[in-house]
Amino acid sequence: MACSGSNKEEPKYVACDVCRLSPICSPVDVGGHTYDFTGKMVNRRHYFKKGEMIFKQGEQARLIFAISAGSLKLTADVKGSKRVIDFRIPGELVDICSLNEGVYNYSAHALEDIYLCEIGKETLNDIASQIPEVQGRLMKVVSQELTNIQKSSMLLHGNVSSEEKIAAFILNLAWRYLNSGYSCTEFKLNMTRTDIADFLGLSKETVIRLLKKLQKNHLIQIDGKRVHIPDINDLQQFVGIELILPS
Amino acid sequence: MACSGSNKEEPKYVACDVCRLSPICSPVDVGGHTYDFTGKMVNRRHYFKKGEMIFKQGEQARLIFAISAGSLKLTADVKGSKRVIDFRIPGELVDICSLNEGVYNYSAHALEDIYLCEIGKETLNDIASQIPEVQGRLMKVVSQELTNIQKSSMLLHGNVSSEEKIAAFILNLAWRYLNSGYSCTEFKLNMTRTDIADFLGLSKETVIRLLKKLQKNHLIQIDGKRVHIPDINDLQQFVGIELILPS
DNA sequence: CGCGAGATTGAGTTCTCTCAACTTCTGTGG
DNA sequence: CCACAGAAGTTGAGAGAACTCAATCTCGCG
Repeated sequence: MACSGSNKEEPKYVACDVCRLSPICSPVDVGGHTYDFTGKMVNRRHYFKKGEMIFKQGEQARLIFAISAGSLKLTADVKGSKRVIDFRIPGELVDICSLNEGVYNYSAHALEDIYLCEIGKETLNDIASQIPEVQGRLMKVVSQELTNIQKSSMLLHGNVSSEEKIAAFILNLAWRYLNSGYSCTEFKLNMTRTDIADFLGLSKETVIRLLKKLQKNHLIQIDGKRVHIPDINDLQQFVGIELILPS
Repeated sequence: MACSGSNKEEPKYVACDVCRLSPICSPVDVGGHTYDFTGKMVNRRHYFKKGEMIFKQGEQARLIFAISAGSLKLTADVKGSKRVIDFRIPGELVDICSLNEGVYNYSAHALEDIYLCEIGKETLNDIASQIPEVQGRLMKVVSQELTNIQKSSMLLHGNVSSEEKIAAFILNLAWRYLNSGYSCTEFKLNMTRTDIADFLGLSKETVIRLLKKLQKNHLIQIDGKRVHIPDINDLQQFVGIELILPS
């Protein structure tokens, strides 16, 4: 319900039950006894300062992350500079795909002060391989993640006009905020316009101008970093893909 | 090694051991006995004619597919017409992400005569939930798929110029052919130029002109549907991301 | 208060799209 | 085996979209 992104004063942690990793952090029934492996696996709410690097492309990937509060961006080295690969918001996972990879394929930087839950890959894999119930839950988590990535890339990929690209980007964020229990019509763009431009393969000037055009066409309202979507169905119709269904 | 795509006469099936699903199709050890569930789950090498629809967006998703021979395209309805979402080549999986979804999120059409292995989702899930070893293998499959999708989208997303987009598209195919045991420097583009254009969000004329430009710059050689990559490292350098490592 | 990063605006250039004509390829029926 | 029709591919010209560069503005922070 709460539509706040995060103020510096009060890091509103996302509730554990909207976190994509919650199945892993819940107690497990084994032969009539209930075990909670969370303590063994998870280092909860580790703090990173705005701008700080969380991990670096090429580093040994020992940890998976879940965002408890704040947001971050993922970047990869391309032709000597950094390209923005994606963003992550509270409740989402970072690098779950590294489960079977040795190194991080990209770097992660905090877009604001953030709190992350860190999960040791090795421990997680160990426990999963011993407790089928955990294995099954992990399966659900990874599988869900696969679905989400596929939906996102369906939305973001293949748009012809830049205006549609940007609209799709906003709509994708809306959908993801909804999935994390926030408002999908009112949220904050924590990244810079340059980050958005870089992510979408546009120039920052184009991003600025087209955000303004979308506003002129009443598809969004923009005030600095805050976005308001007057009618999410109008926006979905403009993009042509409906992820957010009328409830 | 074989670089052939597929001629109509001789449908060269991909070897099972390069299929992404092979862990599922291999016998399992349970309490000292070896079981092979393949027969229960998999309907092998089901034939579809060129142009035929394999499944339709919105349909109940009961099956997962692995391509044994041939290639296909995935499309989704966007604003009244069909947008090309992705392509699949031999050895690859189709819609593994529907494991936890009720309906197909896109349609699939054969780009040429193809043979598919069909796996019943329900049976697979049943067996996986009963046999931890199968669950673990399924986990590996899904996890690998997640990594692949992420790498692909890293490559394809965020390119500024259309020339880079097309180069990235070719490079992505090269990488995938390599993963399926084919040559990565010599393969066939089974889709039409219009399909490529639609997939990349470009016009077909631009695709044609830029393919020609890439050829003029000696990054690729194109002859109708056949592609040859003289130096894969040059192409990777042009795109700026190196998926294919020197062996 | 002043600095620097980020955001915005304008002008001119370049790239990509659209439209239309034309060629080539492919598959089908006679 | 040839003729034909339709689909796919190619090319050129003009219009429109997006980029680059440069100047200016705004805001947060020390």
